[in-house]
Amino acid sequence: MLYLDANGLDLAQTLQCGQCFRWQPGPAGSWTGVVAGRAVRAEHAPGGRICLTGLAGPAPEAEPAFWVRYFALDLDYPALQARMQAAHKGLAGCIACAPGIRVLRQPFFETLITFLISQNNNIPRITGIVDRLCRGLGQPLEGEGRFFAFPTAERLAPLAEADLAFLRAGWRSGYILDAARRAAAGQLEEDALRAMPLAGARARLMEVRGVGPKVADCALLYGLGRWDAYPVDVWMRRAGQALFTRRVKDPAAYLNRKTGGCAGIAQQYIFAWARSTGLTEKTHKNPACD
DNA sequence: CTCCAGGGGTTCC
DNA sequence: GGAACCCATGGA
Repeated sequence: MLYLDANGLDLAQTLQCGQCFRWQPGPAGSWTGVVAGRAVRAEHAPGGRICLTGLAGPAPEAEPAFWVRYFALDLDYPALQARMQAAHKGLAGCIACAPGIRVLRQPFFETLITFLISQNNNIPRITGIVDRLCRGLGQPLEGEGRFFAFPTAERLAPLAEADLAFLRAGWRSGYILDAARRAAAGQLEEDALRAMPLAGARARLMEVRGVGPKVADCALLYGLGRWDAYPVDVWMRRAGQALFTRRVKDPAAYLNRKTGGCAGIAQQYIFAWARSTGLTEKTHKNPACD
């Protein structure tokens, strides 16, 4: 087992907020997930810590740096939140809804495919499609037979759309294959995309069929850790447009559909706020317009 | 039955 | 450049 300082991270808030799709809730507030060929159980432990138990693949205690990086425990979120709270009253209210959300640093290819699947879709079905994808085409992990790695680009690239019919992903199957073929051909090298200027990396991603501004931003932020894609002032501007424009009735939807881009961690807090008001109710009011 | 869900492509003007 | 409409699924 590996113990890490949670540094304010809340597992449920972070793993449920719609940035990742390979964690499942278990008994007593525990979560089971697969990340980059490693299956672990995660739970909160006394002393403000997080406990990771290895289930398959490399043991977490053998590579604490990997998990610190994945959960972004190296970043000073309290300071970041203080900045956002000071800058925007409305955003402060959103942060208060889920202060334990952290932006995970997820594996790149998996993130790109996952957010291709997410388009015009809902979280339960996204999770189901990703699960079928991994079970059907991912490599079983050493340890127990219950866990599967996310399929590699090389595994997916030679397939035809008919081979992905079992996903029931609709038109997104073609997008998945195009992304896999480009990745397998070396056009989406992770290190290169990380080193490239932001605009270039974004343009490269958007060459993939089905990757528009939203999916590209999600891949940059969640999959490449390109925090420069979202300097805090940019988050502020986008969040401010959503939260402080009186005609905007639904800031979360506005960020997705109107601006064509997300607002980094700020968006996750805004979504958390929208969720807390009741997702099915379209009657919730813009917090800035009270 | 209709609506729509954390988009994007295509086709118009 | 923006608006309308299409795309497959499955749940509400």
